[in-house]
Amino acid sequence: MISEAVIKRLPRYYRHLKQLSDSGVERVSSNKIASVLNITASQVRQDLCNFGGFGQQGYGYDVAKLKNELAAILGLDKVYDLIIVGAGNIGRALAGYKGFKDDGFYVRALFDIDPRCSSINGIKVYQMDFLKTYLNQNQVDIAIIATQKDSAKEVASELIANGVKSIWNFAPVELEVPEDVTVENISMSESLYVLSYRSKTRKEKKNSAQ
Amino acid sequence: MISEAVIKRLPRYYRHLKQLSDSGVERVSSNKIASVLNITASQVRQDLCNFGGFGQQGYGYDVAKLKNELAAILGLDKVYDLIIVGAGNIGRALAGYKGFKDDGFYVRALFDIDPRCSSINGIKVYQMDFLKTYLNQNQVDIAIIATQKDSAKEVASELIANGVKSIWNFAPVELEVPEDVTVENISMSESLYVLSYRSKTRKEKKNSAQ
DNA sequence: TAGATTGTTAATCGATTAACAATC
DNA sequence: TAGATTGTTAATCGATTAACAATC
Repeated sequence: MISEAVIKRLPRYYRHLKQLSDSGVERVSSNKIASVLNITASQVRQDLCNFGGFGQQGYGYDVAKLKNELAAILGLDKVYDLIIVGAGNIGRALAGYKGFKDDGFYVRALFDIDPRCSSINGIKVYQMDFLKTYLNQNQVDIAIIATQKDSAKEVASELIANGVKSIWNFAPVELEVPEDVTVENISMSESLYVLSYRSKTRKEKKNSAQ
Repeated sequence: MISEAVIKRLPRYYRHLKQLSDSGVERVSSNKIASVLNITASQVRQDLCNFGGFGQQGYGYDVAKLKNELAAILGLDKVYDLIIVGAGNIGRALAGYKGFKDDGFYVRALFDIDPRCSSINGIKVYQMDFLKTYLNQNQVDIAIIATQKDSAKEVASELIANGVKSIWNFAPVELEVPEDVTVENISMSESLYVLSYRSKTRKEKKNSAQ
């Protein structure tokens, strides 16, 4: 069983390896990875070792190989069908984001209670009523909840009732889901609060040091 | 010194207390808070105790009081002046978000290398060239980086060189900043990768159980 | 071969949980 | 008063770091 902490570091490794690969670097050591990500070399080796020995004593890691291994571990070697529920500010921004495709994430449809336009960035916007029917007729690997917080729970139930197993939640609510459903939260306001906490603490520190 | 783990839980406490307060609840126990947030009562008490004794033996916590204490701890009892750099999908979505004001976060200006319109949601969009001048003439408590990843580092340097101490970073890059500058990252792709990792792991588990 | 660097075990550190006296 | 629940100390658990033999 891989710990939460390790899992959260995997995407950072992957991103860094992609960067190295893009800039033509061929080999890298746990030490170099560690210094870029601000962690210890021990931790890098420990983390990677959870998934098998990708390195070579005396040499380090082959960038291309490690990158591919990480992609496979993260499940980025597959194609995913996504839908976005909620076509407000966030929903539209996500629909407009071109980068998803590079990682195999394809946004197939948008849903909104009040669709203002028929498509965004070439993705069709449907009436919310149609969600259930759509879910029954189409493969949906990941559903993005980008509604107001009031409707988020309701939408989640509908998604789950119709077979969705992975939810990417942008609404500021704690969703309660069955054990076999996965939720990842993007908590913008929480992150902003942490930032304001830190600014405040920084200022207090500065004042007390005077 | 408060640990990272505690700080990340503070916004969740605050959010829950706000909810309780909104629904007219007057008192709450560590036990009840814990069960909603899926943590232990011990942890709730331990966390809150870091900042002083807000509760009362045999009674619990006064919702209104605890909510206000948390707001003060998080620095939400102040007003913050924000700017957004990058008026692409994310920058525009953030500019359009009405909820910031409720917490005292005021977006004052947007900057873009290619401003397509003169204002978004009543917020003026300036040419990127004007950023330095703006920073020198105006108070900016928090700067949001919502540019492409290529320009994020450059923008960060410019912001820091002109006195910005808090950065909310939406670009998928690890920013290196001086000790007295605070960065909070919203890593959308990292969160999405964690989700795909989990879906993959869930499926493997299911298959191996068959 | 000598130097470098992994994989992995053991030691340390820190965070979470349990327990309970204090007290409302 | 009796019951409830905090604040806080001590015990446990897990994650990080250090160390080093294996080996390329």
